[in-house]
Amino acid sequence: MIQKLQTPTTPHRLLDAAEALLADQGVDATSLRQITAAAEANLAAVNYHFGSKEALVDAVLRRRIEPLNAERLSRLEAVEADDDPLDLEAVLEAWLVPALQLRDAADGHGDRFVRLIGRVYSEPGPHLRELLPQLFGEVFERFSRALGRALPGLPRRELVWRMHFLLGSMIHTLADPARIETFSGGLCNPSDTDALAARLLAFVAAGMRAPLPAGALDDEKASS
Amino acid sequence: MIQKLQTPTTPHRLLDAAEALLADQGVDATSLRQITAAAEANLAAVNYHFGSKEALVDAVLRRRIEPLNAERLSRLEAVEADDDPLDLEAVLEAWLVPALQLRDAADGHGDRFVRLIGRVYSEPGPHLRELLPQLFGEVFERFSRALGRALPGLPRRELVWRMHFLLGSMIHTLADPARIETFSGGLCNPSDTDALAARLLAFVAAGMRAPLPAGALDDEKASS
DNA sequence: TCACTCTTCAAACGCATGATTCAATCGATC
DNA sequence: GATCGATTGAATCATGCGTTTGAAGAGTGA
Repeated sequence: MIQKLQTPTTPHRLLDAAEALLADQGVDATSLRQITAAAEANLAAVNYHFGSKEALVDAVLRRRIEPLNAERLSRLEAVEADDDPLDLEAVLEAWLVPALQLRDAADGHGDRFVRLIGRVYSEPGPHLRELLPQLFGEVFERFSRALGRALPGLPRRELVWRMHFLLGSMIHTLADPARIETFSGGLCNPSDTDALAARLLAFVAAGMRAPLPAGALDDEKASS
Repeated sequence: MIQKLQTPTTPHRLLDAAEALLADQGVDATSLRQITAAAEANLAAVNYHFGSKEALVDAVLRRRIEPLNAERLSRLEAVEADDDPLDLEAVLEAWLVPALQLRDAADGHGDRFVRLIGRVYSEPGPHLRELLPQLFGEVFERFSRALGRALPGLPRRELVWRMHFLLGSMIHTLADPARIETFSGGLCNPSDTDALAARLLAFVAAGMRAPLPAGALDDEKASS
């Protein structure tokens, strides 16, 4: 069967246009009129095909995050086959690399989406606040347990704190790769995904392995 | 002279109300009507006293960031009095602690502002995009040089990358202290500023000192 | 050809926004 | 006590938003 070389369907064009605009401008600041104009569709098309703007944003996120979750879990399972303690770098790689590699997605628009993920993490609206745990919660939980196996000496509370810091570094890096280029005066070039992943991995792996700050053990004892 | 125990002036009330609402909802999602209602002021008061919504946001940020910059620089100067290499933890403390301590500001509203800073960092609008370097650029540059003196073996490019990661952890922590409490199931309590600072410091200091990732030196050579 | 469903379209809906207007009010100064 | 600038107040402006509507088009099977 010969693949028809046709214009993508309207819902597909809407998803693409929305992804690009949401990544550049944020969710609130992007209007349906911008999206439908960019997609060369009618204004009513969003509500016809998706039901609402919120549902369109949902669909944009799910379209890429579900494969991302699958890829992360697949890598994690390979790492978890080993005996304890797991290799910390390997677990972190299974978490970080699939996210960073979204930038090199086959359709050439992965970089937009990566910016969008970073942006979504810091949008305050109640809708996204509910959606993120729903999208990432289960996978995050799996990685939390794996990191516990990779760092058996680290109290669970410290582990969660450090995952929080790790997320911050990752999200900040995803959200705006261009920022570091400008504010480093062109010295830092974020376009090489492999080098970027290696740098981020080195940073967060060292952070996860840091000596316990004074008082952490006391707190732990008191709360158990 | 007896201090008059009067209602604060309208501009002051507007700044306070704006700070709280912007921190909770973000800049775009907060309307002048919400702000003026919370401040018990007339809708026109914002444009009368500040000129525009943008200018009000500017003023809200400057009011607290300028003292923050002064505090950071004052701490940094004390650290820089030593001979090279500078103490890494001390430099990082001079950067991190004043920001985290904003939460305990005397007026009891510092926590709002800290959330606002975190939020502002990730808002996409062109206005804030210009404002942040203007507010933080000079101080950031000073710390960049100090960190270079604390880590003399680290190539400058790697240093800037790691400051980028560091910023991510800090901003993510500032932006929403409550998030970690919920997503850790109450295990992590962000209300103890000192303990939080110690944890963040341990993480980022270890990250800054991480071994160089493979290939970093090659890149450095090629770009010099 | 007819009827039927899926999709597109232009137009309008109701609503909220930031900004502006101009009269009313207040408070210090002469 | 009158005057005048500074401040407040209520109403209104134009604009843009997400959503809805009902008619027109396009394709399909009977």
